[in-house]
Amino acid sequence: MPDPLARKLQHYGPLLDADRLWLADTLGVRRQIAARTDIIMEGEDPRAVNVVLEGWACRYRQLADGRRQIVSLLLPGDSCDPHVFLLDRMDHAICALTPVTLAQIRGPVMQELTARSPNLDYVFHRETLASAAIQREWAVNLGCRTGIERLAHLFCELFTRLSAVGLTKGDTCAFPITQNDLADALGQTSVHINRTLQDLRAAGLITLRSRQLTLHDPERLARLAHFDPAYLHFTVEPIDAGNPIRE
Amino acid sequence: MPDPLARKLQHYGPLLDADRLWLADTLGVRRQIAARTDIIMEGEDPRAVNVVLEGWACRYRQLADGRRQIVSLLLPGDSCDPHVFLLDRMDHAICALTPVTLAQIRGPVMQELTARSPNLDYVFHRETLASAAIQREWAVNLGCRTGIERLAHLFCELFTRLSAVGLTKGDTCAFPITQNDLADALGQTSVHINRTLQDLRAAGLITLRSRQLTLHDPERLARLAHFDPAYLHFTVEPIDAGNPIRE
DNA sequence: CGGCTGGTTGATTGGTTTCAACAAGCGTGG
DNA sequence: CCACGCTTGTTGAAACCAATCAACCAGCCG
Repeated sequence: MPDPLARKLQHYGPLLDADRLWLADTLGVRRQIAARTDIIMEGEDPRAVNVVLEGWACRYRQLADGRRQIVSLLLPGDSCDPHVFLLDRMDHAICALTPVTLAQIRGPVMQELTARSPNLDYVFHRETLASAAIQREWAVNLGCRTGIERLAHLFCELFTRLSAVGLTKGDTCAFPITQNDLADALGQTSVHINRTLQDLRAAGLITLRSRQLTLHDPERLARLAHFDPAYLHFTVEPIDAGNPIRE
Repeated sequence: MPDPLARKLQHYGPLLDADRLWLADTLGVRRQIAARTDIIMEGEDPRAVNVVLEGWACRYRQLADGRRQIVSLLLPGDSCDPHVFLLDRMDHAICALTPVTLAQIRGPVMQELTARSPNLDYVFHRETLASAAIQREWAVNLGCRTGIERLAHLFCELFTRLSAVGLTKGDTCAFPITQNDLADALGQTSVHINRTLQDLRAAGLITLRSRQLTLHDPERLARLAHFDPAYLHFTVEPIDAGNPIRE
């Protein structure tokens, strides 16, 4: 998977050849992050836009007494907000859940990029709006879905997002995070996530084994979860569009 | 309260005199919305940026079976995203919780505004980033705070935000929404909100009567809620800065 | 006055957490 | 190579928080 960023951005609008070239240029320098280490910490001054190229990361907040809430998951192609560097202080931390490969785009570089290409600026804005929509949907998930619906919804969302960057193969995708991470993302305990997983398996809806997730009946799963992909704002439906898999 | 938008924006960066004039111009046309009516519905094409000038509104999503989740509250000065018009379809609805006065800025007007004033563009971007942070904090609230902490946290947040636009008077502010609305915002039932409110009252922390909220001990309330206003990203601390009250 | 909305209370049910223990998988070092 | 320790997943029982259901009250308005 050569360039997940461009791969993802094109779902928010067509990329010009010049845009692709410029993007490829800016992504030159890469950084490797070990699993379970912070990419940026709460309170830090964000000077660059981090773009995940490989692996999964998450934004999280930790309360004084240790409670952790994962507020979003960052998959390959996801960036932590194209305009973060305008703030002086991170209000949350970002942590690698698996080994992660990052590209970092410094603020000024980003500003030059969007100044040169109004099209890229437009696409980045739409990406920001889509991220906001995902964040809202997480609030819906936490606020008014039951345990099994939450988990099902997360599976649907992540599968769709992974599919958009060519990281699914039929009904299967990598799913490299622990039940503990799932618990912290869904506002539940890992014990309960474990039992809910078993319910989903027993219903014949999914298989989750050795970090591989398979959706056996995506439609029924979506119905159970009340999942409607509209909020992802992809211009093309990534699942139905049949993206060629390049590994 | 003459111009809550400018009042709010200045917390994200200084406004130039020219900015204020241009803003005042674009806010010329106003719209009155009755309580309990949708300002924009899910599925609609957002052609303008709605700015709340008076009253409270909310973004919400409603599931097929009737469950409603309020995903954010819009107070005077809040806009529903300076760049919404770039999307073709609302993924959620916005509803007036009280009678609301709106200004509507059409997409092209907004684009001209930010093109003319890089400073305004910067300030709007920071506002967008702050809204995203609030949205994340709501996920934290729903995901890992207890009933009483959630309610306390919401009170702290709303009081701080109202204070930023001069809508507090000492420790008191208007609080015009029902326990049912609170329930839908906090992912609980109105019955439980009611009992939690009584706990907060019994602890001597708040008074909430006839749509007026008073915080008797803001610090203790903040501690109970694990409330840290940093995520609001105000350049000046609105509470401590002692904003002059203009009614 | 009647009807409506919003708030309050009690009893019961049920979904989740908590606590505790154990099994399975995996990398490491003796 | 196996033993060891660590992380991750799994299971059971008890405690608890919050939902549900139902009834009732207070205020407001036509």
